[in-house]
Amino acid sequence: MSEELKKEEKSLNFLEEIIEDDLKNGKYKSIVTRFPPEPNGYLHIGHASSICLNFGLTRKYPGYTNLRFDDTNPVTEDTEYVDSIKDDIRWLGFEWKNERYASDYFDTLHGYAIKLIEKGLAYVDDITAEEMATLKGTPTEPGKNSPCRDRSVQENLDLFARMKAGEFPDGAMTLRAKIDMAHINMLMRDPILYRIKHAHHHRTGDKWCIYPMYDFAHGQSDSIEEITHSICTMEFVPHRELYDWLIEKLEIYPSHQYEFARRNINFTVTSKPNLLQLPTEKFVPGWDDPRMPTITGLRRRGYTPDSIREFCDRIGIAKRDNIVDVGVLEFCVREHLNKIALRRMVVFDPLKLVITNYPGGEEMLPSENNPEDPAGGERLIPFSAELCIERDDFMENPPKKYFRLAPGQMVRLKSAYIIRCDEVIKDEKGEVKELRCTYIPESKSGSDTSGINVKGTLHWVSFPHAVSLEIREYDRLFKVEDPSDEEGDFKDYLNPASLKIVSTALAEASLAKAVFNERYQFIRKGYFCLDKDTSASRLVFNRTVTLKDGWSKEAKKG
RNA sequence: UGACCCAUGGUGUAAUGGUAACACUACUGAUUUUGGUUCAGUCAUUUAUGGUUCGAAUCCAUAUGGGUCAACCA
Repeated sequence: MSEELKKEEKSLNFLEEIIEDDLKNGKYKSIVTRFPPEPNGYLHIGHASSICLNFGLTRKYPGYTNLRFDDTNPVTEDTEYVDSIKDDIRWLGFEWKNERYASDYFDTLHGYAIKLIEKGLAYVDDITAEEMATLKGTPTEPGKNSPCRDRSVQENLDLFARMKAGEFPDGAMTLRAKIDMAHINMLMRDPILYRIKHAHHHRTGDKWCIYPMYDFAHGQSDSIEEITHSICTMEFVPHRELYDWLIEKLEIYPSHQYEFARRNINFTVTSKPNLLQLPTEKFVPGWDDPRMPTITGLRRRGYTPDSIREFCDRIGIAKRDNIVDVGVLEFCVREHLNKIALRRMVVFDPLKLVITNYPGGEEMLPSENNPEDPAGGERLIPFSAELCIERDDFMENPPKKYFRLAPGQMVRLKSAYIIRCDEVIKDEKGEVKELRCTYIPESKSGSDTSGINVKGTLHWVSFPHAVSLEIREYDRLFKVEDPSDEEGDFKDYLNPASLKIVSTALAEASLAKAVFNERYQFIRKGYFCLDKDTSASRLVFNRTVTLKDGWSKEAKKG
């Protein structure tokens, strides 16, 4: 126990180390973090990492986390996204202290801009975007000053006021910080602070026609909220210099930025422009398609919040580039679902099986709901002479180590009897149509006195009692590990077999009463959940993940 | 041809100058009325070269490799 505790203490990530230091040496008594999404898309598994990090930190240490929407670009942002983001965070199991918007601070930010102008640290520029790009220089060549750089404070104040008043069209002018056009860091070459956009904002409406840029909104919002640890991804490392510069010149609360490497997962994409194309260009029906790496997609797929949190925890955070194997995510969801899923029997590709010596009628057989959970109870499953089993579970000429059904071979039917295959009936094309079997009456589950030992146990359903199901089997969305790293368009690498619809499935009767949010394990097949496309006349199930399959590996070996 | 960031098994993450470890994967075996689960075990790691030091994954230098930066995006 104490050793376990010690281990836990030891494996702090680099941010926890920084925070523990800050707390220990009295820099802060408590910490404040924030999760700062831009409301222009749905949250994905990469965001989950950031959410778990930011909220997790203030769960572990004294303090709290704000949710702040970085809504400084009205052209791309929308309330639809605000709602989905809040929903996803809550579903993941986190609650924010304050819900804030960068747009809440537009007035303050405007004041900050004026302060900078008055200090001679910002100016209004009216050169074109092209000219500005040219004057900016390149990473290896210094830039050149804009002709507008030396305007008087008074002139700048006047021009900025007229920008705000809407006197100029989009793109006509910008407010720029006056730093150093020869700076080695391109972001310090007089970055744009404000631009003109005559656009309707989802929260401020038409109040503004000038909007702050990210660099003039994010750090300032952090400061206003007195965020102690502003955590972002590595691509913002060069921004930190500007972040600090602005805070210093504005003489406001000194928030600090820390960076970690974004988590990448193989066989999917999470970059915003790429992800956006999938639903908008109809490669998938929507953001919540179960193949999408979005939180809402994973949720519909049947992933649990616990499994996603566990995943984020396991993969940790660091600063180096990484591609996490999607197998880890699958491991986490199997681990959780194994504990909570109700076991049910479903035959996907039915093969008729008749018990020739069954007396007729039916009987109800008990079967445990979850062998991992003794408190989970049992249900009754109807058994009759007319059954079906998985077509895959029978082979006329089985290889070695095949434990399933074959002519003359015996298997156990899960929670029922041991049967022997006596006869194979084929149609005119030679396809196996039906199996004739005899059952061993004294081999009944729970009271087996037959003394017979069989290697294989099959799932089955009673044909007259069966319920028909539609099953959607999902596979990885892309057929290559890193689609955006391949030649050409990433969409060329979509997996054409990412969705397979099984419409022949027959389930045990109890599944007619399946409910949303319940997790099921279809024995020997995988984990499934009811999909929202379910209607009164049609039960639709999503396959969350398959069971680990030792046999297919064995079979491949020959 | 610049600056910045990064470099530990196949993958992800630890080890904070003192025996390179944990998890996933893969592979063996045991158990099993799910070829699942569980349990036991095996394989496999410090980018390179110098330096500092009694001692280096850790500190320093150089090289190499990967990533980022020239949006009125965030």
